[in-house]
Amino acid sequence: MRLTTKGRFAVTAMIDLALRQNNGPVTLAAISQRQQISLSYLEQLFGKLRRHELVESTRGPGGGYSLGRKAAEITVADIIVSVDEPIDATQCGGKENCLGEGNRCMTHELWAALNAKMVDFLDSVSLQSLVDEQLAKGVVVENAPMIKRAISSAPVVKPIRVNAPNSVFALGGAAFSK
Amino acid sequence: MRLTTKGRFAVTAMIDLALRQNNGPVTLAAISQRQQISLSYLEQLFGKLRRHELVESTRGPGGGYSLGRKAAEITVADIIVSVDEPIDATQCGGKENCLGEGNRCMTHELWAALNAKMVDFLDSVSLQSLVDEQLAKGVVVENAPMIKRAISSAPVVKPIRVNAPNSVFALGGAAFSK
DNA sequence: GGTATACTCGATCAAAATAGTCGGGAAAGA
DNA sequence: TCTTTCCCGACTATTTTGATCGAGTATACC
Repeated sequence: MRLTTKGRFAVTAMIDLALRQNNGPVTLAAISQRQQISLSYLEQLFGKLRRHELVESTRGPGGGYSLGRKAAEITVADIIVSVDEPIDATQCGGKENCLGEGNRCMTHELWAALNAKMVDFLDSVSLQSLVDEQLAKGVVVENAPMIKRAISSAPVVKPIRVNAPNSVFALGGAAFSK
Repeated sequence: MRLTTKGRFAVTAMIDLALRQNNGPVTLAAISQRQQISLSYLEQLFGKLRRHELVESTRGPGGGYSLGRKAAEITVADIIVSVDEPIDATQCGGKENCLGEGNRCMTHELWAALNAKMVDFLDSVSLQSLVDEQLAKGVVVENAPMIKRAISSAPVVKPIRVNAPNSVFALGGAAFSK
């Protein structure tokens, strides 16, 4: 399992989306403003999320994104795998004998145990549970502005590199193989 | 919680160490060969692990590294935090109102929930449990060559970028803040 | 039809992290 | 003294991150 800020952004954005999709599709511009993530970056992330069918898109005025299936049926593992993509996995090729020398890919073996635990764990956390937690905390979700196309020119937020490049607990950039 | 290949390497190396430390200190050179991790990189990682007192070092012939405390008392979270270091955490500064606009650092709030879960989880996995799993799997641990300084010139392994730069489940490079 | 909204796609880019190299030390044992 | 092993700092190549820009396409509404 690979965990990066990329994954963090994706999860955060998905929670934001889940919290608000009752009022119809949510635009990336809105998520960008609320979560301080650059619009272009969100576009990239949601491109992947859409290809993995975690979200659906609606174009044109009043359009935006909605969840591809119920929040309860989307897990954190789903989201993270979607944005981190890469398909390979095992350095050796996945089969038994990677190094002729008797010990078939011990490196890979050692890691596999923890990795499996991680995957299982993240797969047990649903988007819905995170949403519920937010609601329980009393997060206020502005209620549907039924007027479409509201005030057009909200001040464009120009996010300056705000992300903690090195949080203590940061999902970092490499490999939980398999 | 931040998870990188760096963390993977560290965990893998620690399991290797734990599996073998009964026969006295384990050299980085040995771990390097078995786990296919570059010696210099291991030195960097073990420097951090030592500063965090997860391992102890012994210099000179017959020297090497041993665990700083019992494997049962070392958690995966300990290891990962050690090599990933960074101390900051919350993009905002940790306090309540990061953005004047009523919503105090929602971005951070949203993420915090999942992050806490991750930390709790990784803190619940002990090095010992991973070691036990390996032993149960029947991993063969060569028994103590009681002859110190054995065959000196085992072919030096020159690890070519062997790490899956993009494993499906890779611990990636960024931020689980806090 | 025209226009504004919104997603879609691709190329490009600076900064950071990852993973590794190199070389010179310093302690300890034989 | 020689060898082994840890120790440390500087330096480097590659990859990833996160962001920007520009050119599209689909849709709604007037």
